[in-house]
Amino acid sequence: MDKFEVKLDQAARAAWLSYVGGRTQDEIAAQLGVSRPGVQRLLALARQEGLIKVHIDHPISNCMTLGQALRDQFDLEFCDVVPVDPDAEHNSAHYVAVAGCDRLTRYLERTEPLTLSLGSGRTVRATVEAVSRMDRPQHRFVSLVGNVARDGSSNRYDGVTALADKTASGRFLLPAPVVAGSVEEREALLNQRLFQAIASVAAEAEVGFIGVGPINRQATLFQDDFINESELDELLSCRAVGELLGWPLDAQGRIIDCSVTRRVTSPALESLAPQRLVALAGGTDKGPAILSALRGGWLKGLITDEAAARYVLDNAVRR
Amino acid sequence: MDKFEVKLDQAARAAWLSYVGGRTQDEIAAQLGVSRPGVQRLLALARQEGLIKVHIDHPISNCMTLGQALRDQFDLEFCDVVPVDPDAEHNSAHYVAVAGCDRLTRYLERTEPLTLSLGSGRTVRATVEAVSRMDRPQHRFVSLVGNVARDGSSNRYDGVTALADKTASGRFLLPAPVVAGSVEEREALLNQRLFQAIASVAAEAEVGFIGVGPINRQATLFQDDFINESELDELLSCRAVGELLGWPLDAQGRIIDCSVTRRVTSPALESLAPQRLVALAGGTDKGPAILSALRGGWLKGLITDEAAARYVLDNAVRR
DNA sequence: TCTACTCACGAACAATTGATCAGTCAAGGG
DNA sequence: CCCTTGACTGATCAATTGTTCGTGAGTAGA
Repeated sequence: MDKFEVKLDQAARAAWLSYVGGRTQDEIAAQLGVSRPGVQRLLALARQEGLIKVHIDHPISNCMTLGQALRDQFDLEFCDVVPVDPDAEHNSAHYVAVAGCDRLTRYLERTEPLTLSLGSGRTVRATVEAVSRMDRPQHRFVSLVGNVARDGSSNRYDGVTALADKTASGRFLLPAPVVAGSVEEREALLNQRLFQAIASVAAEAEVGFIGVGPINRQATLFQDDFINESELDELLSCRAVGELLGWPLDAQGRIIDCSVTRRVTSPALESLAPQRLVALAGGTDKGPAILSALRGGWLKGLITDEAAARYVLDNAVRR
Repeated sequence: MDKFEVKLDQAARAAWLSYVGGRTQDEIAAQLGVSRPGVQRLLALARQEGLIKVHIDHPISNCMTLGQALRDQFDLEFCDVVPVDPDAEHNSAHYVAVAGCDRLTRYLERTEPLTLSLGSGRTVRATVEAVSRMDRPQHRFVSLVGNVARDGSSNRYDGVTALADKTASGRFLLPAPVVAGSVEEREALLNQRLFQAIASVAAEAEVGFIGVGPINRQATLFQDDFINESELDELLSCRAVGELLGWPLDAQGRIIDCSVTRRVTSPALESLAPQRLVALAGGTDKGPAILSALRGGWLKGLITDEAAARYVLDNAVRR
């Protein structure tokens, strides 16, 4: 057996003794025949490898209430709200990711083949990272959004590859920029056989986990070099507040018609209506974008945090 | 809102910050506006109330191997083997219980109505204890084994009540001793309308979680005053090695015909064949009993620990 | 064979967590 | 109005956990 496997094995055993059995590291050390710092290292490894899954089994009423309100008001199938941690340096994406992982895992556990689409962004990526390894060769994952930046480099926040690696499933990546350089380039891309093949897989997906991007100076779309500064300025000037898969939305959730829109390569949002789109996004700064996406009625599920949930409810006058 | 609910709420929040967020108690204290020992108390409460569920996400290869072997050899649908902890004072029942809870929860999560039967014993009880509260009014739980001791007292290890309480489901308890005082008494019990009603619910169960009892001086059946000493002696003298629902089994898993057998009030094991019987039992001392139950082919699933699994595999010559 | 390098180990120390206990405050009763 | 009771609080200390760093074993290359 692989040396690393043996370590992991022992790490799992140590973790079991520590977390489930509640024994001290000294006891575990005696048990496994290693030194106490050895146990420490094993536990650190177990945590790092994501072997340890903690689940807090209580509907934190505040979050429950917020979730219920959002579900009712925006006609969602589900809405999970996680508690916020104001001074978390890694802006709470982790919390949303853990909750997202729960939902995602529920789909993955299915034995029938599943086609699942993924958006892009840090939150989606973090969610995928939190998923545990499992063997699901029957599933297929497909990206809903191009993962090539303007300079040709691939997106660091691609979730499809990571998820497919973890589950030994099929992967379908969209080899295109989110926003093409010109209308003609977009046309050319869309006519490629390969591109169409992937788009048709995407159309077959039952469910999609996507991010929600705010449109501002910190916009992921801009930071990650999918659009340039003048394009960002254009979006801002026509009052875009957020984007889904690259499609800019106004405050009411309508897709804005502007020069950028005509060059977006992602599948049309309308065409994704048959699938269950689940948005993963948290933080006050994403509030306006989330509200917009909800108002547009694009989402069937939402996983967010207290801060964003409160923003949305405070600013959503009942239509 | 209830004062206790508020506490629990805050406890859940503290637990979230601590376990999922990985923050220190000092940080959590600042966050929630309580003192550090206050956080300590909240976390203790959360643990005590079973709000925190830890799951080690790694097929500990050793256990995996044992489980696979048992599954293959005895034609089981599944077999979970948990690692053993030799110097755990509470004889490893807790470990088996956690694993059992996982399986049990999978059934409970179903939305369609489920009828589930339960055996008796410490392990079954501990498994039920580990289940988290959920609302499942559509389910029904029924006991497969009488829960009245010879002195008329009710069994401390009854799982049906505990599980029904946790899930707000229907409960059906068998108001009878496991072993009746005489053949006539048994006859009288079986003819009661109430008894028959419960037995018919039991017959409808899809799945049953039961314990496996060893037959020796430490036998639960004896310790808990379901049978008296002379009955125990009789069972020992006709080579009983274990019991399922009170039915004594020989080393080959056949039901032994003796005076005790003719007074057992539980449903006949044969009649339970349509349902999925899952045994929960661990520890070397239960090894012979588990082996017997497996040989008899009574089980569809087994949740046990390394020690028992190894005993069974070491002593089971391939038939 | 020697040397340089890597890697894992465990000693020692720092940080965090868990437990105890005396003091305080609020509610209820005389 | 004062006293009793009981629960909660936070100071303090002990236990446990996390981290750092020097050491030595093992290994590959000169």
